[in-house]
Amino acid sequence: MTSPVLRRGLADEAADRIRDAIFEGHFPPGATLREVELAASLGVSRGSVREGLTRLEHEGLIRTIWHRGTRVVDVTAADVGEVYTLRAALDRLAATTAHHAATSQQLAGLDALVTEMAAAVAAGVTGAQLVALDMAFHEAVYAAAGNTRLHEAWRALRSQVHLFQLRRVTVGAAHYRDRVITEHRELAELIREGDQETLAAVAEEHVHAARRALLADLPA
Amino acid sequence: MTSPVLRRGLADEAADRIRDAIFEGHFPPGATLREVELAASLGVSRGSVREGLTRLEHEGLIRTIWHRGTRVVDVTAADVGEVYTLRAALDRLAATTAHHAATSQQLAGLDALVTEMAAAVAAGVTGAQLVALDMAFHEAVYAAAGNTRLHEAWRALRSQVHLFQLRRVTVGAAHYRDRVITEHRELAELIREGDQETLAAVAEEHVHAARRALLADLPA
DNA sequence: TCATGTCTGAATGTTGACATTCGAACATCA
DNA sequence: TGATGTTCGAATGTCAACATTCAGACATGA
Repeated sequence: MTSPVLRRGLADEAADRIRDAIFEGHFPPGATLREVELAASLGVSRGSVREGLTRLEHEGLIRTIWHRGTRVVDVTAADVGEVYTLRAALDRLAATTAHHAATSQQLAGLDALVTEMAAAVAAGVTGAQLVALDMAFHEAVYAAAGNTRLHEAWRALRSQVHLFQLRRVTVGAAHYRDRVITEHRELAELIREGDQETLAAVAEEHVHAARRALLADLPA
Repeated sequence: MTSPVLRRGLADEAADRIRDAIFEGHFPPGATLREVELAASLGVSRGSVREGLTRLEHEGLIRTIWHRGTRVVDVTAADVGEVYTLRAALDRLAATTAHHAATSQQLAGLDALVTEMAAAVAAGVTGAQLVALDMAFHEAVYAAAGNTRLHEAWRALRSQVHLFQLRRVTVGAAHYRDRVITEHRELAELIREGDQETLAAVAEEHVHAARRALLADLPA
């Protein structure tokens, strides 16, 4: 079983680079992204940058207005409410679907990620790295569910959630570190051998708790 | 209150024209869409067509592979399962959110659509027109919910659902006409003044019923 | 006969130049 | 002084030409 090669175009490459730059804070919320500037900096043509920006717009990371440029989205309380409300519904479906569909290999992968998370917290990694593990866990749940459309809907939210969690970890870091492990371990166990109802409720509640924690910190 | 003008680019225009052509059966499932051909037929450049095709791909109507062209998606039983499973979760959230957030004007709009549907069935309109009204109703529910991200997630499914419903109405037309009115009237009433639990259950069941009806007809 | 290698036509991927549109600053007039 | 019209720079929207990649046809060899 060799790797599928997976040739990608310059547009995807550009999208990845720009997304990383946003996560690293190089383009703070509200910053404008100029196509020519990005094209020069990335060494590709404006067409490719343009196509890459379209991806990011579908991920909800940036916002484009006709003939007025593109900007990094700003995080308002209303945005957090919208994103996490939808995410609760998606996570609920993903968890229950994964409960039925996940292979033992995928279940083991979830456990491995929880273990890795615990080790990371013990080693005192940065908040950004911890958030990356958090995101990787949920990505694995969606992959285990095996519903392409559901996974796609998650991708459209994923980057925004990532951005929000990054902000959360910079403010209420200690609280996040406390809960992140137990919450994910509980989820992994319920997906493996919980009953449908509790799993659905816990998956939803997990998200709502994250929303409340973030909203409590946001106005500051 | 004048119309918002809403300047759009050629890409959006192209996407709309191609989408309509697919719905009208001009490009049946599995057909290949050649960029040069479309550009010539629409009178725009390949770049705009290309950008328009990207929209349709995010709507799940077409599928693009690197250097291998784009094709209209084919409807398999697995696809129907995926789409309607996700849609059930989204509709559930949309209905309950709309229950809280809808203005009286929006509620009246829902009723008006149900009335229009009843008149349409009585007048014996074509199946395609009835499906269009069906879609318009659900679009109105999502609009009433007022969650941008939720609405966006629905848009990513909307065209696929439309395509599926079109196939459903061409096969089991009579059954569809019977149920479409009562089902939507029930939903509209529950959104206006039902309790949360029943509304959530009915909104989900409404979708699951559609899925079963479609799957029963599909293998034929 | 089958497997492998090469070639070719046709499609998409990429690019830089040109056209269009917008907002801000300035000028004009009641 | 305030509102309206005009100019202008800068950014995005659009286009047609060039480069790259693929699937299938054909030839070659064991």
